[in-house]
Amino acid sequence: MTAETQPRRLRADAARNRRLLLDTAAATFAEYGTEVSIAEIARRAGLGKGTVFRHFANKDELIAAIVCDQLDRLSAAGTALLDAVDPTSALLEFMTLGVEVQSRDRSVCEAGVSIGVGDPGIQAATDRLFGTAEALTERARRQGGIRDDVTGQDVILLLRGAYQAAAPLARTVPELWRRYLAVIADGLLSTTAAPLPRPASTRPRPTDRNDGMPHG
Amino acid sequence: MTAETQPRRLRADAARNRRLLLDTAAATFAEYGTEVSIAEIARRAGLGKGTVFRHFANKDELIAAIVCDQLDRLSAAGTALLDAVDPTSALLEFMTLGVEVQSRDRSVCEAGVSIGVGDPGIQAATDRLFGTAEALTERARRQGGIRDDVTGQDVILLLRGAYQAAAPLARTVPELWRRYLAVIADGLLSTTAAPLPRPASTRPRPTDRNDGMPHG
DNA sequence: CTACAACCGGACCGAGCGGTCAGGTTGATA
DNA sequence: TATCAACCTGACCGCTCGGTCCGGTTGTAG
Repeated sequence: MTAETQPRRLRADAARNRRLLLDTAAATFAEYGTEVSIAEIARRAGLGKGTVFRHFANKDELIAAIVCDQLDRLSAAGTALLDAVDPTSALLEFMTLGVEVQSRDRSVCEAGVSIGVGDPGIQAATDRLFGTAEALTERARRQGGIRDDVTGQDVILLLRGAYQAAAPLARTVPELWRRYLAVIADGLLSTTAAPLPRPASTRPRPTDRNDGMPHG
Repeated sequence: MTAETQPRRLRADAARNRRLLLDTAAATFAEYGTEVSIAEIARRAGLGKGTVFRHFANKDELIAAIVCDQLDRLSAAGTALLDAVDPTSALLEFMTLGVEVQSRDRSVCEAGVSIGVGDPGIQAATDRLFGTAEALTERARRQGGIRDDVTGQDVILLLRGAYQAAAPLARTVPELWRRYLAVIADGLLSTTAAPLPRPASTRPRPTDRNDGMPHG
């Protein structure tokens, strides 16, 4: 996707190595997280360390390329779900996909930490994902399937929460997240319950003092 | 608590410095997480780096001392709540306290990652906390206030999830976790909902193949 | 007051990190 | 096939980290 943004066409071996690096780094980050050293990734790819920095200015750029790809895939899946017949179960399906992405790829979850402040590319991909989530949530809300004060942002953040709740035991109980996602889903579905605590709004209401958030 | 376990009495200045180090490290880890260097902590305490390693064999031991203290405080608060009149709201109160501990102290949350495999001291403190949570959950379960398949372990893990869901925006919306704790609480309260997905049991049922967990 | 063990400080060590660069290698072009 | 820019490599750099160690300092027991 972002591969062809190169100003000039790459030489055949260079293009091959770039792909190889992207794949190797993705697999390695997915398994061990983004703390793996560049040297280790180069070693696994059977290339020199310098080659990595020829293709990516620095480590963050490499991480961003991979994480953005994952986030955009999830966004795309979410967009496809906008056509589903049942909006509420589409939303649940989306959340399930979201947790699966994380449990398959540690780097995605780690990148989420930088939602507030981080790489601009990841920031943009996150915004896109928020948009998709909001659209899905909107549909479910209109249907009356979920509480009417849930936002797309809530959905994304809670989906991360479900994964991270189960993370400490992920090695021994790999699918524990399904349990916690079910709890959270139930919490979102219960339309009869009392309204959620205030700090909800994606854009700050003018009257409120501290509940607001940056971006819109 | 763990302070008097020393084999011999400390010299006055040594005891003072130990306290100072513990307090400084706790405050620093709380604010910046456990990645802060030992040198930085020593600097803040106005002591030499060597002094830190005189009192704690290595960095992990220092972290463990502080995190265990926090976990035990939470355990104690939970134990006190066992006497509350309403078991269900006592459980919710406990969960609120748990998230507050984390949002006040980043190191506690980070330590949770090592629930599966980590420092034996933290492991023990975690087990104690699980016990307290289980007792509180048991009462609420008996009362019928929450679903009957929720365990103490679920409560602890979900409480971490609530914090981590809100964490990315914690700087700009400090109390967002209340919102997500409310969602999770609703999910736990809904006694009418379908039973939670399987991987629940604290001890593996003999018939199940992979749902089990280590320890009991 | 003396003497000494306990204690303190910070220079020092080795390992590992992200990132650079000179020099050898190779794919495209004509 | 000859040429050369693009490419690859791994030694190297500067930095930070956890942890060690020894010479100087200080609390305290007798």
